[in-house]
Parts: sequence; C-alpha cells; structure tokens
Amino acid sequence: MSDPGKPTMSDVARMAGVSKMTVSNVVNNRVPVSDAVRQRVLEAIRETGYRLNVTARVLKSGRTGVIGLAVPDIGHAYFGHLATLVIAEARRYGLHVALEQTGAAEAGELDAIAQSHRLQFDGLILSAVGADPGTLRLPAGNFPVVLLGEQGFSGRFDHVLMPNEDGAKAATLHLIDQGCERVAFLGAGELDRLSVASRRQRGYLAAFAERGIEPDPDLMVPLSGFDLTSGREAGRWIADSGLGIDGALTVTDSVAQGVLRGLADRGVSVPGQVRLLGFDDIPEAACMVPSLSTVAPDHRWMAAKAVDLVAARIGGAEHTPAEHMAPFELKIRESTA
Amino acid sequence: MSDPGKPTMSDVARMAGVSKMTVSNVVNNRVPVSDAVRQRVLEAIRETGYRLNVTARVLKSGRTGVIGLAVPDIGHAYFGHLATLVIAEARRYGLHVALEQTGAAEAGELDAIAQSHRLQFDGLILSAVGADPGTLRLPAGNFPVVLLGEQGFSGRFDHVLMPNEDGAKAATLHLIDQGCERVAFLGAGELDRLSVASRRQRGYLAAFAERGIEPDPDLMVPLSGFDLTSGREAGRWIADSGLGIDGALTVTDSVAQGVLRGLADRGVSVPGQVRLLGFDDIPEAACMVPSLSTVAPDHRWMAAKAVDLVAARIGGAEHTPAEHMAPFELKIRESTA
DNA sequence: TTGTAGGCGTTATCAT
DNA sequence: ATGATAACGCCTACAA
Repeated sequence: MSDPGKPTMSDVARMAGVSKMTVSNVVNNRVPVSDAVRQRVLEAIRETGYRLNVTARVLKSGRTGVIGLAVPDIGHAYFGHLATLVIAEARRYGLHVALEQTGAAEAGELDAIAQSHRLQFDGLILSAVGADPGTLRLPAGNFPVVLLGEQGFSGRFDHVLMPNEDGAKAATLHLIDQGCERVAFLGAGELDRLSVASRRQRGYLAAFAERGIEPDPDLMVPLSGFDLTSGREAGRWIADSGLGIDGALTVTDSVAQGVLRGLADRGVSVPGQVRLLGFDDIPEAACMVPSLSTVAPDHRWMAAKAVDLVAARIGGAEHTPAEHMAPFELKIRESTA
Repeated sequence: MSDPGKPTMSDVARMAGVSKMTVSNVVNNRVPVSDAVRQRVLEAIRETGYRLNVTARVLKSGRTGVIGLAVPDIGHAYFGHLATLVIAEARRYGLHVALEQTGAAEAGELDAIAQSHRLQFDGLILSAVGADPGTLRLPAGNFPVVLLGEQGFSGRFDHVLMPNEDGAKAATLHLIDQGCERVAFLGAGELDRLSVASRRQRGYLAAFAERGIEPDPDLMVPLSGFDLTSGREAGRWIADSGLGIDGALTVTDSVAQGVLRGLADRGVSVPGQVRLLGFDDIPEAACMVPSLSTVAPDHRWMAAKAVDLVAARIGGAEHTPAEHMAPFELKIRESTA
C-alpha cells in the first residue's frame, strides 16, 4: 500500500473513467458537460474527498485574487476601523484582503512589501508612516501599490491622502474661536519629516499664522507614542505643567482618549477647563464622556478610492500615479462646547 | 518585441550562462556554488529584476508558512487587540498571520474555512461565534484548526476557552457584594445556544443562585449587537426603564463603553447611581471615564496557547483535541467603586 | 561543482 | 462533448 496523499484531479478522473480535463470542466462549470458524465465526476469527487488545489491554479493564472493591507497596528482603533472598510470595498471587486502589521517602522513597511510578494498578493495598500515613499523598493515589474494616509507624494505611487493640514488647521481655528488662548498640539515631531504628525502640526501652525498669533514652542509637545498610554501621560502633564493650557489638539483620537483620562486623573474638567479636539473620528469618539470633537476624514471614501486604484492597476490600467485627497468634516461635540 | 513578462529562473539562467538548477542553488544557498558562478548569477538576478515565485515552490512543498486568523470583526477593539497578540506569538514560530473577517455569522465562519484552503494557509485559528463547532466542515485531510473563545467543546478541535462562566459569576458577585440590589445583564440571548453571550449569562445566573437570590427576567436584556451603539441604547434604556437598575454586567467592554455614554446622555452617574462592569479588559477599559471594572482573561496566554496548538499540528503532532481554559482576573476600577 | 530529466496539480489549446 | 498535450516556475533526484 502506498500513501494515498491528497486526491488530485487525476485520481478523480481515473475513478470516473474520464480525462483530467473533463474533471476540470465540471469543477469550473466551463464548457458544457453531458449530465451523465457530470454526475459520474461529482460522485467520484465525493468519494475521493477531492479539493481543488488552488496553488496549482495560481501557478497557471498568476493571480491570487488577494490584496494586502499593511497598517502600523491593527490594535489601534483607527486601523481596525479602516481595515473593516477596506475589506468591504474589496469584496465589490471579488478581492480578498490579507492584513499585515508593520509596527509603524520603516523596516516593517519594507517587509510588508517583501511579504506581499512572498504571499503572492495581486496588489498592496500600504498605510506607510515610517518609510519614505521616495525610496521604497518594489517587487519586480510594476506591482500595484497604493499608499494610504501619508502625505509625502512621491510621484511613484497612487496616494490616497488624509486632509492632515487642512483638517488640523480648521480644528485649531475652532479652538481659538471658542476662546482658547493657550492651545497645545500633542504629538509634535520633527517638522522636516513628512509624517502624519508633522503634517497635522503644520496645520496647527497655519491656523496661528492666519490669526496673526505667535505660537508658543512650549505648547507643541512630543509624545512617546500615538496611543492611549502616551495620551494619558500627556493629559496629566497638561494639568501639572503650569503652562495654562486651555485647549488641545491631539494628533489622533486615541491620544485624545488617553488625554481625557489623564485630565480626569488630575480632576481637570473637559471642556470646562480644557477644550479637547482629536483627529480621525474613530467610532469611539462619539461615545467618550465627554464626546470628542474631532476632524473626521471620510474613511469610507478613502477605503473605496484605495481599492479602486489597486483594482484598476491589477486590471492592467497604466494611469500615471496621482494624489487623491479625502474630504473631511469638523465634528463639533461636547469636548469643545 | 515580445512581452517580457515576469523574469523566471530560466531567464536568469540564460543570462548568466548556467542552468536553472544553479540559479536555484544560489537563491536558496544550498549546495556549494563556486564564487565566480554565484557572482554571475547574482548579477543576472539584479539585471533581470528576478523574484522567486513562491507559488511554484509551494506547489512542491505544500507549505506556505501562513496561518489564518478568522475573527468576527477586526473593527471591534477586542479582536484588534487579540490579533496583535496572535501576530506576535506566531512570529516565534516563523509563521505569518493573515486576517479574515467572518462578520460574526455562521456563513462567514464556514467561508473562512473554505478560504483558508483557497489561500493555502497551513492552519487556522477561528474565533467562532456563529457556527456550531460540532458541524463545521473542514478542508480535506486533517487541517489544523484551533477554536478560540467559544465554549462549546466539540471534541473535534483544540479549543482555547475564555473563562466565560466563572468570570461573569465573579463579576456579578462583586456587584452584589458592592450593595447592588438590581443587577442587570446586558447582552442576553437564548440560553440553549452555546454562544459567548449565553455562557456569560449563565455565570451571571450562577452568582444569583449562589447568593440565593431570584433573578428578575426583566433585568436580562437582549441587545441588537455587541457594539458601542447597542450599548449606548441600552444605557439610555436603563435610565428610562424605571426598573431601578443599580448595577449592570455587560457582555463585552465595548458594550459597556456604549452604556457609559448612554447613561451620561441621561445624566445618570457611574458608579454613583449605577455600577458598571464589563468583560474582556480591552486596552480602552482603563482609560474610560470612569475607568471600567472588567473581567480580564489573559489574552496573551490565549494567543500563545492558540498559536502553540496550531504550530504543533502543522508540525505533524497528532494529540487528541482538548480544551484549554484561560486564567482570568477581576479588575476592579472606578466604575464599581 | 554543475547539468538533465521529470513531476508537483491545474488549465489553454487544439484535436477528435 | 471529450481527450491528449503542453505549459505555469520551481525543486528533488540523479548523472556528469
């Protein structure tokens, strides 16, 4: 007795007394097959427990029907939400989405690209925050890549952009107009790097410029990360700093959520003593206490656009790379009332 | 000129003036290759932009090094968090994780299994909430599947279980011991189905039994979903119901987050007028205002165990399926003070 | 150290 | 309507 191994089309064909090709045709409902033969084949499939070997099919077609979505951290509410939307949009094209986690580091992003080749994705949507799009190395040929959320346009890929500057500017103006005189920006970084954070910080600065106010460098505070914990530390810091901060724009909603908590730790009321404004409009924002005012980019629009672009390239389109800026809305809620 | 197509080993071999096999050996660092030849091959690889076609290799080896992780909805904080942990654990085995979304429906879960075959995963970790483990159909052969978080043990798969009953019981006892006389359970379902919700509800009932208190059916309220929005509605309902509810255990932390907001909408204070307790200990729980008391299963333990089990089966282990119950801790925070 | 032959499981093409 | 043959790109086994 030899090891039976997984049954193949040949096994089915032999059992049904037909050729491999006929089995293939039955499995794929392709050319007409006589009812008698079809039944015999289906019967043989059942008996052998045969399952199509997709790898072999992929080897021939060169297509997997899978696109990668690489994000810094799926644990972050924003990316979880985004992923859900991308998956929904991809379904419209019959595309499957596999998620990669880059860890918000350049190495991870480069690896995601390498992996997307390894895993034979047909394309990749990359939410890059660490790597410079100008220097990203790609798999051979013109592999469909769409960059998401980052604003450093390289001219090499399609970019779906968030309205980082305009959104942050509108948000800051709102805080100023609400009467805040000491508005902080939480999540500051090096302005020369084209990170999400620096883009938003530029918007913050643009608002001050428009109002003819001199920004105070002490109010642009860097964070150890863009998560709840860093936010909480920042919230406590605001209370302890003695800088008289009465308004704050955070680099993300998750940070704002932490800040809210950090302020509560110190008994500081929002919006009473400090008005708080976030960025992203994650689903949790409306359910915080107080509910969080925030810059709300149209996430569905972004997901749809990104998928449309990869799908088009996968379909063979050869348009020159372009930027696509998502619309946004400033959502005013309790935290800046 | 003909379409060059993607370069293959043959292309590289031709350019380097060697055989395909030599190229293969260089690429895989296998048998010794003379330095001269190696250089020529590497040079040719660079020039052609050749990249290994993994599909072809998989067709021979039958292994992809990828496991699937199928969860109801990655947009939910809990699953996002879980995914992060599983990805980290899988890395220890050199395994890659691809995420699937099942939509919390049986159809989605069955599809996830079908897909994991389609995508040639080596194994699957399935967080099943809809399908009955007893009736799940598997890909051919003994495909490594580990069920996560569900408590209906089938005897057919390894299960990594959450302490649903014990956790909910401990939580409910805590509420009772804090002096709550009207403790509600938010997220009730049909007790006969072995869902996560019904398991937790059993724990809730067990606590009442232990204290010799008759539970009030009006206090076991079903929800339209296990998300923020349903929670918010439930919170308002608590305030409007006139049932005198002064304590509540929710089926998940996300629901509790919504409830917190719904109560705030009605000006009900937590824990002053209503004490609130969640389940899961998502990262957000500690940062809510007030911070959320919750049942905290050891997520890292669960992720590690699940990965260990699939990895073992992928490695050929043939142990009989078993249950593995995660340890938990009751985290007391402000919401039940 | 390098090359040749054959096959992994499927499908396109052309023939019957 | 069905079958034979030849790829798809790589790797194992063996030969030189």
